[in-house]
Amino acid sequence: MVEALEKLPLGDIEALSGSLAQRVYIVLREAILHMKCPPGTVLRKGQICEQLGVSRSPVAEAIAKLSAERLVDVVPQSATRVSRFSMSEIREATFLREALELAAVERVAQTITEDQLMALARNFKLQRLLVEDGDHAGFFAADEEFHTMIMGFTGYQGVTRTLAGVSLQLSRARILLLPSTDRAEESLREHEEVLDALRQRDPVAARNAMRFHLGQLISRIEPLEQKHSDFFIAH
Amino acid sequence: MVEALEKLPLGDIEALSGSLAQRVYIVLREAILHMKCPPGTVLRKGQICEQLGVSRSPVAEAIAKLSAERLVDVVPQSATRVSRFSMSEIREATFLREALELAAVERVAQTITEDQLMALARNFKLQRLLVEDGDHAGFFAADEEFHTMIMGFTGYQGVTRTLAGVSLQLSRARILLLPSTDRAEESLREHEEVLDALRQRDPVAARNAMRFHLGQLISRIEPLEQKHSDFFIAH
DNA sequence: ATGTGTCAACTAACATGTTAGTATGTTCAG
DNA sequence: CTGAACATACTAACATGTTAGTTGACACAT
Repeated sequence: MVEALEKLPLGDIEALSGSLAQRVYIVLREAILHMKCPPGTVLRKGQICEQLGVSRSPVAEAIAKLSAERLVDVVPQSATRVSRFSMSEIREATFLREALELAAVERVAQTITEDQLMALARNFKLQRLLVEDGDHAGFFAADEEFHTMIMGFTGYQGVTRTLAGVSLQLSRARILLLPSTDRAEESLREHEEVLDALRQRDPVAARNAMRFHLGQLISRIEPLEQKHSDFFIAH
Repeated sequence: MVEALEKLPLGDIEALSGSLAQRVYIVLREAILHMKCPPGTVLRKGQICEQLGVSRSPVAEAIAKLSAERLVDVVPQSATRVSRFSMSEIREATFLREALELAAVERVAQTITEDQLMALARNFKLQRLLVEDGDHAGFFAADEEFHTMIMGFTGYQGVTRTLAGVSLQLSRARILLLPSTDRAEESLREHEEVLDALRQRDPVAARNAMRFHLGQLISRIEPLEQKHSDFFIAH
C-alpha cells in the first residue's frame, strides 16, 4: 500500500496572520474544502510539521478543531484521515442550512434598508456578468457572497458563523458540482426572486423563494454518491 | 486584587471516560455552565493542571475547545477568563434556537410515530408530577429532555448537537432563572399545546405553539442584565 | 489455504522544557 | 502629586522528549 507519501498540497503559512495554530488550521481547512486533499487522505502530524516548518503543538490544535467540525476523522493512537462524505450528514446539513437561511431571510425582509438592498443588487448584477462571461468559479464566489450578505443583514454575526460551521460538508460537496455549469442561469433567476421579495419586504415570499432555491442543491448532490462513490462512506 | 486563589470548584476526572483532554473539557464545561465558575473567573492553566493532576497539553486542548464555543475568553499570552454574558449574543442564540426548533417541530409533526408520541406523552406526565411536587431542578431537566426528544425525532443527530452548541450561552443564562419557580405551570401548558399539535400532526399549529413557548424565555432573561450586571459585558 | 497469536513499527496522546508577549508595580522626571 | 519609561513577574504559545495504544505483517498451527 503505497499511499501518497509525497508532499501534501498545502498553501503557505507565511501569507496568513494570527497564531500559528490558527494559520495551520486555515491552511488545512482550505486544502480539505477545495478537495486538494480528497476524502480518505491520510494526514500525518509529523509530515505536516515538517512541511509547514512548525512543531506538533499548533498542528495538534488545528487537527482538534477540524475533528470537531468533522472534516477529519481521528483514530486514537493510530491515524487521522480526511473524512468521507456521508449522505445522511449532508441531508442533515441541508436541513440545518434551510432552517437558518429561511429564518434569516424572513427576518431580513422585515428589516432591510435601502443601502442593504443596493448592495445586494450590486452583487446580483455582478453575478449576471460572471454568468455571461462563463466564469463559473467567480459566480460560485459571488453566489456564496449573496447568501452571506443576507445572513449578515440579520445583524447577528453568529448566524453567519454558525451557518458556515454547519454547512462545511455542504460546501465541500458543492465543489464537486463546479464542472456542471448548466445551473448558473436558473440559480441567477432564483436569486432574482429572492431579491424581488426582499425589495417588496415580503417575508413569506422571501421565505418561499429561498426555500425553492435551496431545495435545488440537494437533488444535485445526491447523484454524486454514485459518481464519486469512493468519496462517500459505505452505507 | 486578591482574586480567588483558592481551588476551583471542579468535578473529578476519574469518573469520566475518553481521552484526558475530553475529560478535562467536560469537567470545565460543567463548572462553567452550572455557574460554579461565574463569568469573569480567571482560569490558570497551571492551577488546573495541578488540581486535576494532568499536564498542560490536555488542558490546552480543552480550553481551545471552550474558546471555540465562546465559553471562555483567551487573551493571548496573558490570561483566560470565563466569558461574561453578552445580551446581543444571547439574542443571537435565541434567534438560532428558534430557527432550529421551529424547523424541527414542523418536520416532526409530519413524521411522528405512535411510539414517539407515547414517549413524549410519558415525559409530559413526568413534567406534571415534578411541577406538582415543586421539584424545580427535576422539571428543568425534564423540560430540556422534552425539547431534546423532539429534536431527536427529526432523525438527524446533528440537529441536537448543533442546537446544543448554539444554545450553550442560553443554557448558562437559564441557570440564573432557576430560583424563579412561577413559570413552571405556564411552561407546562405551553408544552401541552405543542404536544397536542403533534398529536394532530399539524405542522403549522406545532410551529406556532413552539414559537410562542420559546418566545417566553428571552423576555425573562432580559431583566437579568440589571439583576446580575457583573455577569454581563458592559454595553 | 486459512485462521490465530505474536511482535515490530508507527502514530497520536501526553508530559515537560523554552520562548515571547502582556500586565503590573516601581522609579524617576516634570 | 502625576505621568511616563522601565524592569520584573507571570502567562499562554510553541517546541520537543516520552509513553502507550493500534495496525499490519509474519510465523505458525490447523
